[in-house]
Amino acid sequence: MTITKQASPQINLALTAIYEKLYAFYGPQHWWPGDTPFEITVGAILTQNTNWVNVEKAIDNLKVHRVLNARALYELPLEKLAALLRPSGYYNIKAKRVRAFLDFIFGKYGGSVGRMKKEETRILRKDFLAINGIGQETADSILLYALEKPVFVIDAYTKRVLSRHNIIDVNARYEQYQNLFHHELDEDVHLFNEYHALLVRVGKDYCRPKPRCEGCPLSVH
DNA sequence: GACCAGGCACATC
DNA sequence: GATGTGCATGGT
Repeated sequence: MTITKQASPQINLALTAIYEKLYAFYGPQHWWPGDTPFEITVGAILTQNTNWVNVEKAIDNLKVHRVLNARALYELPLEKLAALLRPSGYYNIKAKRVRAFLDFIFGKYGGSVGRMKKEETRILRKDFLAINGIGQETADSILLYALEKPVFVIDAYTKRVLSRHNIIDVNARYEQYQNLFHHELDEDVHLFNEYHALLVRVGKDYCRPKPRCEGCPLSVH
């Protein structure tokens, strides 16, 4: 167990218990579901408010057309890109967002995700958030899962699980949720990766908008 | 057919 | 700072 830091014993205990229960129940999740840092980055944008199954269809389209790399995708006309992204929903907007991110990668790192990865985390996050279409969750997903930076990702599942367990108010801001993890847990990429993936898993299985708590490994309600 | 899905930007108050 | 709206496909 790598959870050791303790700013607030109560919260630390709760977060530790949740992680241990989920890990014991599900085991490792092997996230992100994508092969390369570039694929993960694109996936992070496409999955905004969208079922992952639909995102996979769009990613498959990019693979079939052999454009799932920075250069090829950047050279693809916006309308063609949008057409390939169609299954993931919001395809016109997402095409612009992917393009905006590519503008950034090519503008600052010559189109190299590897070069971008060497940049300081604080700088990257600030730059990402300045890109149109990249909000906090998307920025942090790219930082953690594509670039392996120790940043905890807060999404709808994370909020639902934590608020329903009375660890934090459901209306708390993104930063407040994130501080829970950053203040209580060691900044460990592997831990943050696994923990968030497990929260998504239990969120899909049990902690749904209409809760289905029977058999839930956290069984609190 | 309604509800939901690993958000975000923008307008308005 | 809080709230409302557009964006869109496909699964359950």
